[in-house]
Amino acid sequence: MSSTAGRTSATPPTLADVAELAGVSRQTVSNAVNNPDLLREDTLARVQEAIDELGYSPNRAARNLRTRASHLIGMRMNPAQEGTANATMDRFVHSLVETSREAGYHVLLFGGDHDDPLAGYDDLLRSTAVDAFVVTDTYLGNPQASWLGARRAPFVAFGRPWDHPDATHPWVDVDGAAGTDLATTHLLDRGHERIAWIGWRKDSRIGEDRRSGWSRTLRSRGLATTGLASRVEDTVASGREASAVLLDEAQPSAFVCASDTLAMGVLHTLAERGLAPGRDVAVVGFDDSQVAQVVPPGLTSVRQPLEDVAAEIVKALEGLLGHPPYVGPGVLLEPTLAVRGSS
Amino acid sequence: MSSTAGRTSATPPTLADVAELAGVSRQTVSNAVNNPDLLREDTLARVQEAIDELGYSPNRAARNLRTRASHLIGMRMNPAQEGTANATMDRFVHSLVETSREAGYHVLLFGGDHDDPLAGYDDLLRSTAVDAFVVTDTYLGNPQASWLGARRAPFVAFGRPWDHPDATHPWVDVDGAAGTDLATTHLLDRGHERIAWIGWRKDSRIGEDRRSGWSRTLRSRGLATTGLASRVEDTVASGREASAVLLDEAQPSAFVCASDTLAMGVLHTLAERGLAPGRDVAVVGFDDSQVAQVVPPGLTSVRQPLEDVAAEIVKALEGLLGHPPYVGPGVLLEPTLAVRGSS
DNA sequence: TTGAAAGCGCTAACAG
DNA sequence: CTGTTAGCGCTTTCAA
Repeated sequence: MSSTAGRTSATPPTLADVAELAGVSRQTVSNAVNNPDLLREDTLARVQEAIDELGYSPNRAARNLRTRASHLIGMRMNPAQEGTANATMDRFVHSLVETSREAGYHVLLFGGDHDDPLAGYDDLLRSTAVDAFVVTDTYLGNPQASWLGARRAPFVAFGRPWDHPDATHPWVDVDGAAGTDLATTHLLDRGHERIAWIGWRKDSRIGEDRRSGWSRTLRSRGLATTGLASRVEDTVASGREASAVLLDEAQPSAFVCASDTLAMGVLHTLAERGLAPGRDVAVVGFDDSQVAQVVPPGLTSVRQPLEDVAAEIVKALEGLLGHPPYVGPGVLLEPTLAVRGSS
Repeated sequence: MSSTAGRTSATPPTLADVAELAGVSRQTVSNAVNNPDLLREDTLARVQEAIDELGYSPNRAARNLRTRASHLIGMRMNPAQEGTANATMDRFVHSLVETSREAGYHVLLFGGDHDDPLAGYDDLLRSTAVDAFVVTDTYLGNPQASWLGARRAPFVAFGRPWDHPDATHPWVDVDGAAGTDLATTHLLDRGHERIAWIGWRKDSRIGEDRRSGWSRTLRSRGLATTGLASRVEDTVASGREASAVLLDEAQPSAFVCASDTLAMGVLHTLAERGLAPGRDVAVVGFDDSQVAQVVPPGLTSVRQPLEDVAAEIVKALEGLLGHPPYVGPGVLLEPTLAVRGSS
């Protein structure tokens, strides 16, 4: 009576409240929640009834303290880039939130200093605020992976360990070369033979990966790539300039780009010259961003299966946090091609 | 010696470890962390040294349990909408993560069932997993606000309490009518007189708000609005159809749209008819999405000051969670206009 | 200014 | 199958 009364809405009910109401010990309530099989049917029903009546939900902090687990996975969010079409990570976050919920995890976002890629990880780790991390920007040759590895911090990478092929952490990635292969083959099937490439600077491993799909596909058909490629910054302006130069100097009839941002640059050039995308010159982008989906006449684009990536990452996470921990081999997923009016 | 040795990397150091190393009591270490002013300078320095040496960070779960606060704010993420230009919420999440970090909070994302807008809130609330919520979709006339209010759950809304003008919860919103006013005035200044509106269906309060900015501005100049407005679904296809009909029946020289998605529909129609956006027909969108930023020749768009929204929301959150709690009046922020080639 | 004791709500380990 | 005991790491009394 004393404990139940008066707390109508002030403090949430505790295990003890449920135990008292159900006439059992606290431990039995705990078991009812975590190991229902251990209880006799009628006891379980009685406890369950008390739980429902009180609207009891185990206190997270107490459980976390006791079990040394938070059921939170941390993910660092890079500052949004204005003026680009890069929303891949936002799309991924959506998928990750959905998938991890099904596995009983929540996603904790933390901010990113562009200069210090390690900022934020350290504190969350030492304060045991998260059980594991999902690391997304493995491409900058940045030290996150090895740093986290050295601290024995559980993490799964979205992205191959390009610089450390012998890395032992779990990772999931999308085969960029397969994507541009898809794009290039699609254009070849449409009758194009002079297919240009606009990609990122050479120090980007992802960029070189994507580029390789284009070049190997052309070469496998006996077509030349010389003079048909350009490596620039990932901006609309760069894509615009590069495509203008390529059109003048190499007369391609189609472009494959390392990103939708660059592809939009190509569309700018075409618009300026009165050329119609898809009819006069074909363009294929990469990432299937919202931009690709809504720009007239639709931008054909390589689509990463982010839902699947999230699913694989959560699967890897569950292995990593299991008893005993299990680390499977890296997973490489195949992208698809979203064909639209530009090709 | 016994406690320090052997735990090199296994378990993170605790308050007790620091206390032992510094030769003080655990309470003194706690004070060093939370109330440094209470310590003598030399003691503080000694403790701080021990903290640094051990790499100590207070255990979150223990602190949460004791203080009944998680320093987490929950935000529900709606499923991403493919085929639209709506990334406002993603942009907002970025800002919120940044801003709340400065205030000592982390953002916990949880998934959204489209059918049940309450899903997820209940459990996080009862398990005291988050200190407060940020609620973003107040416009559907959905029950979140009143539901949360009834449970005395602290929350701040991004969006006015349209249906409950006497609501007592803190909110922050952007003045949509002011945005379309800005857009319409901009077009009037450019010499346009027949300015059409493409907006959402009448049951959208936000849509009606944005529409009102357009209509009141035209009327204040003595210009008619009759036959110049259309209310449709928020899709590219709807925008395309609506603009085609309006062009045929009302010959507007400019369009103001309730979203970038609809504006892209207008661009589709213009492209089909060989009309150049900006030169032949002006178009203004709403949200300043990435699409607006990169599409040729650039889509003029109303931009919501999401960074400021996030800042105001965090400020309101701090008030709400303060002792005693403080609830200020609602905050209405002014949008700006990003002028580009389409106008 | 510093220290000792108590307890937040939960679960692991054992005893009955 | 159920209950008792102990303690996770921290902060809030209260004493010294």
